[in-house]
Amino acid sequence: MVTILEVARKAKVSITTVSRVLNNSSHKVNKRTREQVLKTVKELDYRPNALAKSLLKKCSMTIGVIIPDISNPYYAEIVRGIQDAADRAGYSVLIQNSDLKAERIIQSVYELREKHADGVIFAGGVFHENNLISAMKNLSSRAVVIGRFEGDLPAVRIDNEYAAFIAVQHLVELGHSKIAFVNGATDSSTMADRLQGFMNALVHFNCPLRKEFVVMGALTLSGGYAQVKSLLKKKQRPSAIIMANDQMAFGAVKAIKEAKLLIPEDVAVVGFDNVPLCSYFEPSITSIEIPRYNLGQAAMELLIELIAGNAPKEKIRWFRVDIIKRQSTVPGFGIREKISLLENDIVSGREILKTVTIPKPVH
Amino acid sequence: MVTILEVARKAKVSITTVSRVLNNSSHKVNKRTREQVLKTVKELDYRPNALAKSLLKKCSMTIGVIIPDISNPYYAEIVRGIQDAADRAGYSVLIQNSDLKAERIIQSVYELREKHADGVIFAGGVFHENNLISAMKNLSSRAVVIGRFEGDLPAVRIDNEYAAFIAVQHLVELGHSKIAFVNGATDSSTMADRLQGFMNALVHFNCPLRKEFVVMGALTLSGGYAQVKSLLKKKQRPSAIIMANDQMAFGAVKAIKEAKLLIPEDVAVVGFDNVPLCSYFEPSITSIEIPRYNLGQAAMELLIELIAGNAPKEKIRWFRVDIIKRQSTVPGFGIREKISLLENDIVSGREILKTVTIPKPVH
DNA sequence: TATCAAATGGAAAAGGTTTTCCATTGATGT
DNA sequence: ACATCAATGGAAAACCTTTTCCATTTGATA
Repeated sequence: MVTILEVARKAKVSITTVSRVLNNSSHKVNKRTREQVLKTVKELDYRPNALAKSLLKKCSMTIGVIIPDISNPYYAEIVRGIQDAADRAGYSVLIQNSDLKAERIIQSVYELREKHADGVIFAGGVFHENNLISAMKNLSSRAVVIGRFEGDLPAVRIDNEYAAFIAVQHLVELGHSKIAFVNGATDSSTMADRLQGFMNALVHFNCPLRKEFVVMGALTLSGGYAQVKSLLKKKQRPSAIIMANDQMAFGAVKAIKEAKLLIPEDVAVVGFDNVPLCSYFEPSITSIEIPRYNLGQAAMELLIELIAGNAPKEKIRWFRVDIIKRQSTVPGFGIREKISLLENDIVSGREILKTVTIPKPVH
Repeated sequence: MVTILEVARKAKVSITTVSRVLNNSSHKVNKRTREQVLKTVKELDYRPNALAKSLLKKCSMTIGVIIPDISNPYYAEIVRGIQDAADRAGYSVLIQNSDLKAERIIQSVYELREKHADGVIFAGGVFHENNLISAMKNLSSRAVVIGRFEGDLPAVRIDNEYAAFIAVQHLVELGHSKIAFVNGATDSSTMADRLQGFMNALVHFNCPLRKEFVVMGALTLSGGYAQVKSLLKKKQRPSAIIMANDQMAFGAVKAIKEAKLLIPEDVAVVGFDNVPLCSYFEPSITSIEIPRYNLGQAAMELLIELIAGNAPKEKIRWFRVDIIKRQSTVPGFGIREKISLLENDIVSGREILKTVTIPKPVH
């Protein structure tokens, strides 16, 4: 390992001078000397030891990301947004999969603390166990959450209540009133928010709220398949179903086809996430677009501000969600070759709500 | 930041003793003292500073992964395999996206060197530019490649020649002889190998090799769509098409449907990668399964051996590939609910070849 | 020649850990 | 009382960098 001392020796200068050149210190250094140092650095292919530097400067230029699973494309795209923003600012990214297990999250937090990560981004499923809170307490690094978190951490999020609301709105506009909702487990705040938005919308649009039309299932293809299968067996079957994510929506399509029903004429389907597959599926799936890449990017930018010591402008940064309408809800919908990409503008979810007016749910 | 010194003071012992307890040194330490230290560590929630430790021990327990793009599910699953193996051995993983740009790969190598990564895994598109070679030269850490690399780095790979061969074999067994191949750019070794295997198979099975049936396209949905569209316009149209990846295969399906042809009766389609979507698509897509997770896992395990100073048993570790047959090639293929997962056994690709006998290509 | 400014060097501290080498303490056994 | 041994402490080196504070050199200017 070539050190700064070797560079200094070879360039016949002191390590002080080498350091001055490499760190563009305000100290004057003769042009000829500077060039000589730079030449030697190149010859020796010297790179300063980041470990030593970090130890001294108390900042590692590394941040951690804790997500459920990188092989889930949903999170992979968030991560890509984080990484690109991190890259631009010179940060490296350490990724930890939690598989939604609390002890793995805690373990990760400790690991990041040991490695002196300058910051941490939590995404998708944060647990509020005491252990985690205490692990966080001594985490000197700054933290940002993507999604909802019952603490006072700055967050970047979408308005899930609103998202579910516009799903219903779209269906109502198409004439539906018998709308079912296959949700994920409501101990997830995301799912709880969506359920709230769904119910608010039913009330708002004067649709009947049938208990048996609100069910819970695993967020998987087979989870969606199974739930819809049993929904279709009921005496009163829904004319439209909202699925908590696209995987479930694909499963729903399968169940509906097997029941020899037409989509969207007999049963319309709405998914969540708008994964690329939605537009290539048959039928193409109407879905709520979630700006995953932008969420990641914004979270990282927020984190960088935090690390720099700047207070965030707003405690929560809201991202717009939109509904992408396709064959699974719109009869006669043409095959669209291009998905219109959402603009990357950021608005307050609350502002949107103002114009739409969601009434409080009736208990 | 609580240091070992503070722990020592609070526990009323020396830092030597604290260190002895924490690192299970061979030195004897009284049981009572040990417990006292452990208790204080817990109270203070002390964690040793990994930076200082790494600096001293000359190993950072961090490895780097250089891939084209984490948001590509193909690589995301490889990465997950790497991470799980890394986790088990106590390593953290730093992920760098190259977007297949040589300068970004080099940049990443330097970054990993600065951060003193103990090892690096390259996957998917390694460039052989002089810059990279020189950047690698002073990379003291060990390196492993997933795929082919024109250097002497240990590698974990699948036999792409064989993979293309069995694709043709499957089609020949179904009675096809007019087989086309829509490949990716052949400056990628993977694609070059597949082309070789395709041609070998044609010769082996006495199929005519038509120049116009071998084309190149972008590895995307639209790339596959465009190439197949023009293939179908030829006077002699193929009865089966092998696409270089599944994305392209989905595009192919679209083009074939638009030409009002039946799949697989008029045109059969084979993809590569066997992404989950293959089994949910309509028609479900016959595809070459590539054990992505296992490749990543094996690469990491190999890297760990290398870091430990052990020479790899074999220079290249071959993984088995298999063809998953579905509706896009097999007429009347039922809807299979469950995809039979490939067993995770590892055999030499060359051994497989022995039993199949691929003749040398005729030039 | 004396003076001044610019450029550079030397030495040291600080960051937190592990490990080594000896020294010391206290208790136990003879 | 003396020897022995286990347990522990103290001090220091090593890892490599950046930064600070002076001191020194060099070359130029008055």
